[in-house]
Amino acid sequence: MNEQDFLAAYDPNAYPAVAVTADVVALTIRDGALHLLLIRRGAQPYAGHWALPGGFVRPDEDLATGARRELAEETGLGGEPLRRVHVEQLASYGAPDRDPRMRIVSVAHLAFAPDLPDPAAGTDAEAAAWVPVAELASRQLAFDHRRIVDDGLERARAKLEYTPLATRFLPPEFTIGDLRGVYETVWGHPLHPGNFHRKVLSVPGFVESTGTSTERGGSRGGPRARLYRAGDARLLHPALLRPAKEETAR
Amino acid sequence: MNEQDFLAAYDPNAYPAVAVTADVVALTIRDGALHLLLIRRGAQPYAGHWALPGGFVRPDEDLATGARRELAEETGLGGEPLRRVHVEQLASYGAPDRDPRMRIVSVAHLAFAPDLPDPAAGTDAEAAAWVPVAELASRQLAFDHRRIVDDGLERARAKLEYTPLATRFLPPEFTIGDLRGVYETVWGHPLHPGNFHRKVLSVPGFVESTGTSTERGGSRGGPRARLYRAGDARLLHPALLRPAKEETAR
DNA sequence: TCAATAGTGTCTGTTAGACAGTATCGC
DNA sequence: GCGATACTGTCTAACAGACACTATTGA
Repeated sequence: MNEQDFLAAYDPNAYPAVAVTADVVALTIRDGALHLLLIRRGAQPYAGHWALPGGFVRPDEDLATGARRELAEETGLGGEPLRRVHVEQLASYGAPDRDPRMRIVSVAHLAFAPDLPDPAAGTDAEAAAWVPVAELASRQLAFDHRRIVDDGLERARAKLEYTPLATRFLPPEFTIGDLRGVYETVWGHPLHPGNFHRKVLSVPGFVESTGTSTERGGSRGGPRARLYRAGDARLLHPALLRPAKEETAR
Repeated sequence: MNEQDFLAAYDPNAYPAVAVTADVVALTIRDGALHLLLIRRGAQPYAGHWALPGGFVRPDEDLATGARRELAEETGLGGEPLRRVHVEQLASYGAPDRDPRMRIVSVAHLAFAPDLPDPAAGTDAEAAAWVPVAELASRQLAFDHRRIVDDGLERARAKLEYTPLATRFLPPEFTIGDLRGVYETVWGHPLHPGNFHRKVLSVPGFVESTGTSTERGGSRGGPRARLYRAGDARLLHPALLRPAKEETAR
């Protein structure tokens, strides 16, 4: 049998049904706090529970495309603002009993977004909201989404160390202080302003000067700060390491 | 409708058929060279082509379990030797046209193994072999497996920097020189023996002394080396950074 | 004896981090 | 003026990398 005959005779339904979803851990910074996009499920199962935005991958779309589409549907975002959102694959979750309906493998994605407008509830969702990550401890999430969120947060913290993705939380032009705010928010530690400043400027390709400065000083005083935009580096050398990981890694 | 009624009425076949496979990028070191486990496909599609070991995930097994099972089937490995193989998820690949049969999402895994015996051809495979990574350039791989292998190799190189997984390529007891050989093989650079030695011993939890030494010196002379086993660290602090990444990252 | 390796000591350039100091702003 | 911030200078401890040296082994 040649390949053509083989394909003609092939029955896709001969195998047990599996479904694949693209779910998104979408992070943004609002009011100086890290926020996660959650939806309240309107349909079974876990109706009424908070969950990650996501849904079944369509037959003609790539996994990342599916994740972007789901994100767009939940946030009402499109065009240039959506293009500025960074989306990458996080990991896949496929425990046999993770969904009571059937075998569902979730390909989770991680998204970094600048401060976005409040989301509008989409098709399957009763509600959608940016939820402060600090409040997650007191909420119950559907499926194994707690685990996915934890993995996503850890990935985000790690990615800030060796990639310039912190700039994806900011508008196209930003100050070094703004950038430091992103690191402090995601890592949860205050950083030394002077050392951070020098370090950022010393990493080639991390930021590039716009030649301009802010119109006004900070809200609490201080000189006008110079404005920068993201540079062309895709990895930071040397990396900005998180302080004091301690020996907890062992 | 409550959740129970909903589930009873749920039809898993109402959605377009998707299949999920677990594929494995299995690496080992033989004769001082990095090798990859490949099989020659005996069935359509891509019959006769070399491909990664893998197959459909069974209804009752987790993704990682499926990857381990496929690896065991191809290598004939089991029991304690199989337990010593490190398997982790790499990434998922789901381009709509990556498999001509139907929509197949491959959850790729990465495996680090000590020197293993030659594999035996399994059920679907005409042949199976450890192939030197250096020879991959001249071989054509099925599906998008070239891309998966490239991603796996880059992940492996990066993982050696900040995890103690290099020890997974070695027997339970090894010398610092053995460990250096792993790094040199995977990274493709010679390392400074003296500095490497001191660095490894300075990282807490990377290796621990067995109190014993090798019975004989090296095959080309030299004193007997002290033996170590893997320590309890899961991350290396500080990391062993690759030398000279240059500015290629930009 | 010779070549190769294990393991240690030492030096230097670089860097992270602490601290200080000046200039500029909002209030 | 006062407090806060932007940005720069300086010092120190830690570290990577280069080099050197001794001791021990196989051939």
